[in-house]
Amino acid sequence: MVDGPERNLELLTIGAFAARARLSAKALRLYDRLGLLAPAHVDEATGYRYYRAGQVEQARLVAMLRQLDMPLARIAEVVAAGDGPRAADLLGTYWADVEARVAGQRTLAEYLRGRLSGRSSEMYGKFTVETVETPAQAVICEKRHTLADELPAWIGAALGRLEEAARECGGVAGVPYVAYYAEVSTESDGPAEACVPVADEAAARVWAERRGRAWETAVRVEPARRLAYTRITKAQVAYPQILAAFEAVEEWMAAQGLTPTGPGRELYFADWAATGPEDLVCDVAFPVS
Amino acid sequence: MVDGPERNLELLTIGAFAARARLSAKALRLYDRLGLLAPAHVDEATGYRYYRAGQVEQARLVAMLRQLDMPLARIAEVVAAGDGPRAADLLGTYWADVEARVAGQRTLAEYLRGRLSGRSSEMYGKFTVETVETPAQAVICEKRHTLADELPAWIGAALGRLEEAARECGGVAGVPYVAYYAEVSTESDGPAEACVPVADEAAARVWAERRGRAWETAVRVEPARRLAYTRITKAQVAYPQILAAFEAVEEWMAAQGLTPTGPGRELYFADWAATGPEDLVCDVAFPVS
DNA sequence: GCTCGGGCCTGCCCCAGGGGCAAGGTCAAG
DNA sequence: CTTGACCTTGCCCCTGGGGCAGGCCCGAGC
Repeated sequence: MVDGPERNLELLTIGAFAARARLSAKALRLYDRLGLLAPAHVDEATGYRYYRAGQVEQARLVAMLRQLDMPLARIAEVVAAGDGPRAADLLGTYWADVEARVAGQRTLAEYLRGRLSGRSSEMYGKFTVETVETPAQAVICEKRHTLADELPAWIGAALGRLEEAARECGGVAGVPYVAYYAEVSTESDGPAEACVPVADEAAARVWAERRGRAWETAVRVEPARRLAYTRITKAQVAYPQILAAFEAVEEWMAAQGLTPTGPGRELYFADWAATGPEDLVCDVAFPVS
Repeated sequence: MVDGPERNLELLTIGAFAARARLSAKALRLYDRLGLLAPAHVDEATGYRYYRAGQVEQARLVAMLRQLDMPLARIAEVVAAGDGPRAADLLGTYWADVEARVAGQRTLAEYLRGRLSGRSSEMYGKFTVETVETPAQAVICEKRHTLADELPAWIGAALGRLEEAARECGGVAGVPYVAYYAEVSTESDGPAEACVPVADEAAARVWAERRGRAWETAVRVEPARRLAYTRITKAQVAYPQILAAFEAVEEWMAAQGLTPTGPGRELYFADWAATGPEDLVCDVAFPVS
């Protein structure tokens, strides 16, 4: 390019630069102050900012990242990483966070829209309810009273502890789940019980004996059951939108003339950490006769 | 419910109400000041706010709508609409706007991530390029110089005018398109030409004669061509992410040993107003020999 | 050299949607 | 009656700028 060297010498005033970069002069002053995009030269006497024409690319990158609502602090990190895979990773991480947040909001919006519009007809089609037979299985359990906003953290911790403990009870022999013996909401605190099926019942009883009552621990043999369930995504596993799934299963049971024979539950059949917001990770289920 | 009447008499202080509604007292004072959620009673002497227990439902609705990042002004509209289909519609409209915005940001994020990481390998897989034969057709056209940020408005207006005019030229006889005779970006302004195929060439020439030079109008018969194209969604039809589609087609042509025989173009084959952000609406194409 | 219009400078107030803190008034239990 | 928890208003803070005021500065024309 003939004008290559010229583009690096040609100095633009803030107004001309702003027009080329499609940014406001005010925004450029802010970015300067934050060290995000410094002018090539600042006249010490007058304070006038002068930008090189070659800086337009970088300014446009900033403008596009702002269009993604990325905070200026994170934009600074991306810009500092330069063009390359590191910058692309930072952007990818940021955008994945946005997608996860929006996925949760999306399910909440759907739930709320159904509730506001009088619900029954709307939410009936959104969930497919089926039944499945589950075999008898020994489970180790941990029970606690908790409110809905503490629940996710407790479920993660409790299932983590139980899966760890399952290793000395013959290993995890089924899908871990959480059962609700009473409503868990922001008002009512359950109790809820986290359970992990294990292969070796006798070892489980030894484990429970040793663990004592530090946590409310139990070992049981769950009988073979039929479960009515619907499968939901990670984004739908959030309060209160998960209530829509519970309600859908209850409605389906009522329509089929079935009665729940035990507490409702959530079965976590997928690896939580390895899944994205739109992946199916959980069955919301009731035991039926 | 036994406590029905009690719930309407029982008055809660702001702290107790905040705890039940899962909102901060500060937020409740703000909502009071904005007329969004007024306490049932305010002690005139002390200024203490007292809420009815039954107001918790409404407060939680507000909290959930805030979780969707809905502005308080729109929340006020939803709340004023009461529970019912009107409120559900307001929520649905709001959320559709959010989804459209996020869809645009998503394609921009993908485009940027590809560009930052050195692009070629990434974007190659994201677009499927094919060829199609198009017949010869008479077109009526309008040409203009415009920058990228004015382009969407002009395309809408120009295709609208031309489709209207096509009614007296035998009707729209093909897919309307916009061709770019030079780069259109925030720097360079084309020109771009909007074209609508019509059935009656003779009537088109009469129309053009009558229209004169108020707009840069043309009538042509486009020869039969082969087009290399890729199909994109409404969310991808936005600057600059649409550049990725153009680049993908150009790259594919180069890989096939094909040379463009005319300007690149966008074919809008769908009803713009009736489509959502993830619907396929446009082919990005180059004529090839 | 002078002037004039437009461009640029800093500094201040504004927006949403609150968080946090201070100074002071209130309420209820002991 | 005291004490501690709770409530009130008011002020400053955050982000990412928009808008305006008052004051310099720059280049072109005369």
